[in-house]
Amino acid sequence: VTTIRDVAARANVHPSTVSRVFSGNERISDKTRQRVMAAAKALNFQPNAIARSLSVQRTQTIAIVVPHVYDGYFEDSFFPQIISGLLNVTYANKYRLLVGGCESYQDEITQTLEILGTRQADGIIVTSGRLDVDTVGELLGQRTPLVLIGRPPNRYKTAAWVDAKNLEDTKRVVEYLVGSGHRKIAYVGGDPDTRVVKERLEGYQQAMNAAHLAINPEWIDYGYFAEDGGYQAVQRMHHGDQAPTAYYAANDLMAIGILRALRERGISVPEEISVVGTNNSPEAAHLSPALSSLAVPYKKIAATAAHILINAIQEGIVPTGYVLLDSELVERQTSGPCHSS
Amino acid sequence: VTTIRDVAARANVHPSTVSRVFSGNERISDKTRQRVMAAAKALNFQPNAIARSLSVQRTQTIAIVVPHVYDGYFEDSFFPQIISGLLNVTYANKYRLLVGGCESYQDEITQTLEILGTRQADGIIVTSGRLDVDTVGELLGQRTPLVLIGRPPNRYKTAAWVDAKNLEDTKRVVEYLVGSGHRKIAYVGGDPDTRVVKERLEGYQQAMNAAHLAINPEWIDYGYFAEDGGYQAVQRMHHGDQAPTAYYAANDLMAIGILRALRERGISVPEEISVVGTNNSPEAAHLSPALSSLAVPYKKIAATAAHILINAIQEGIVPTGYVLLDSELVERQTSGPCHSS
DNA sequence: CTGAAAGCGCTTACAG
DNA sequence: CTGAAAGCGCTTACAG
Repeated sequence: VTTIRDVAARANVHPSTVSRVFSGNERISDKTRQRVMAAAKALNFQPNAIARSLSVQRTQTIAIVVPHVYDGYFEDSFFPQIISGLLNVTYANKYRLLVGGCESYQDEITQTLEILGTRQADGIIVTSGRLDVDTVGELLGQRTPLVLIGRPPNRYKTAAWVDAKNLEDTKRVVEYLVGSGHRKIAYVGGDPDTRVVKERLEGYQQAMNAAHLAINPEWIDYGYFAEDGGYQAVQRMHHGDQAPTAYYAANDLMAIGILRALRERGISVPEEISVVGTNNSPEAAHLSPALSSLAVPYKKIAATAAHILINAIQEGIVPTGYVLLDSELVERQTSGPCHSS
Repeated sequence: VTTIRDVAARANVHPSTVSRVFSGNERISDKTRQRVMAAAKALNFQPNAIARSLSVQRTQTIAIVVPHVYDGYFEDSFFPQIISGLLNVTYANKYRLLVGGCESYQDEITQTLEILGTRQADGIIVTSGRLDVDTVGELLGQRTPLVLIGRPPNRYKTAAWVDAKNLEDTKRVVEYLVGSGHRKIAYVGGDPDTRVVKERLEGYQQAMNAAHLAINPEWIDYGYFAEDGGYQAVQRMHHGDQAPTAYYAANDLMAIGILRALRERGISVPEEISVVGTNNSPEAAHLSPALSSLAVPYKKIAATAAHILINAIQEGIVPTGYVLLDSELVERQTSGPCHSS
């Protein structure tokens, strides 16, 4: 455990001089610098980041708390993409990423407040999009750097956030389905208490209305982002002449469940029924038939959020503003023209 | 930014007293405790974790560095599982997880040494299993808490590590294939410069030898854990009467590539050829035919590693010893009896 | 049980 | 350009 003063002693300078050569941003004569570096190398010195953090009041770290107990956590590609995006920009900016877990949506707030309050990170990325927990309100009270992944409630005008155009994207998917001749289209959302799912529902409704298509309430269902949720949705709504000819699912896992239910019933996709998922998970391309999916750029969303956050930290300002990124429908083999009727 | 002395002032006690009530492990009279707590609440005080870390010389954090630029990083379920496992135990023990990126195997060492050297974490989990980079040797020099995921070279007797029984597991899979009547069996490894891939190869060879089956060198190939790598392996070895009737792949992505190549050639699985993957990725169950896969308990491996690490940190000892966990072959639809002669 | 002091390992305004 | 000192916000051995 060698410190700055060991190096100073060996190099015959004051500890503050050693500090100066390591912090880099002060003028030091070339010979002292070299003496110090030599001494440091000989002693295998590396400055203690914690001590530095305490002194400069910055940790060079941003944090995220993930609901690690959520079942689909690593089945779904959402969090891996988020973490990958964050890692890219923290790495490039010489920041570190601190990851905390949480057991519930309420706990997510607790954990976030703790990381921020105890100053373990300079800023934080928050992913909660729950409607029943006022994450944003509780966090905005602290005036600490915070950027949201997902659009916050409208009343929080000052929050910084990055999101996909959920409403428009889903609308576009439904328009595409309508354009392929479908008239009975189902919307299988994830968790209805979630903002993104509400936005997508609205996109669905707008597209249906614009096409003058009546919506049978049975066509709207929720699968909570689970494979079996998609499966069950089909069980519930596939009967009689009101059975949908196309399904839009708010993630790929549910779309896979839908495909399974359809296969069990001997229904061929896309000849009889079309299915479109969301997120373009790695497996989408590998299924057969390969799954058409709305590719949401979560990796880029996370990277953008990290950029905004780190920039705000470095400028010493509170992050503001928002960015909306485009998603892209990847047409594969599970969607096509409507042949029924 | 309220500190311990603000609270002390308001509660009319010495700062050290405030510290004592928050650190918890010292005797404090009930009335002072309550006064302090009241003052703390009124001022919305949370102790600064960085200051505490500097003082007690512990960060309550463990770290891992992930090769975030590696292409398959989030296609494959390996890292999500690892992170999930680590998160479970860090959360339960009130530790935090620090994640660093790295751009190459050499950089992995650099990053690890930096995190450790600058004391940003109390210990670290290392996943490198490369044979051409002496990660372990460089790290063991520092005597800092370190546990490996994956068995280290034999010469490092003091390292702590957790791994699956790669050799035995693969041997068992090949025995299963042999038991189903296969005699021409292919081994499609990941990165040949990697220890786990070597171990699996040896398991394959042992099983073949034990069954008195000759190994055609063409049957041994490497797909570098990529989907296309599996595809190419089939292109290279599927010809003539020496074409394998069964493929074992060291991850599921390559198995999926193998299935694609076979499908293109109009070969039916498992009737004509059997395929077994590794890791039991989420998509394995969703493919059709569903992929048989060797389920390696990486989540549990990571959790075990974190346990050992945290325990060593708390005991103030250097972690030692190893744990080998069992994998399980999940038989699904891509493997079955050999029908070809 | 509580106070006063020294210390954890850095940084940086102030002199010179 | 370099030194000496004070400070970042805690903890904890030492007294009492």
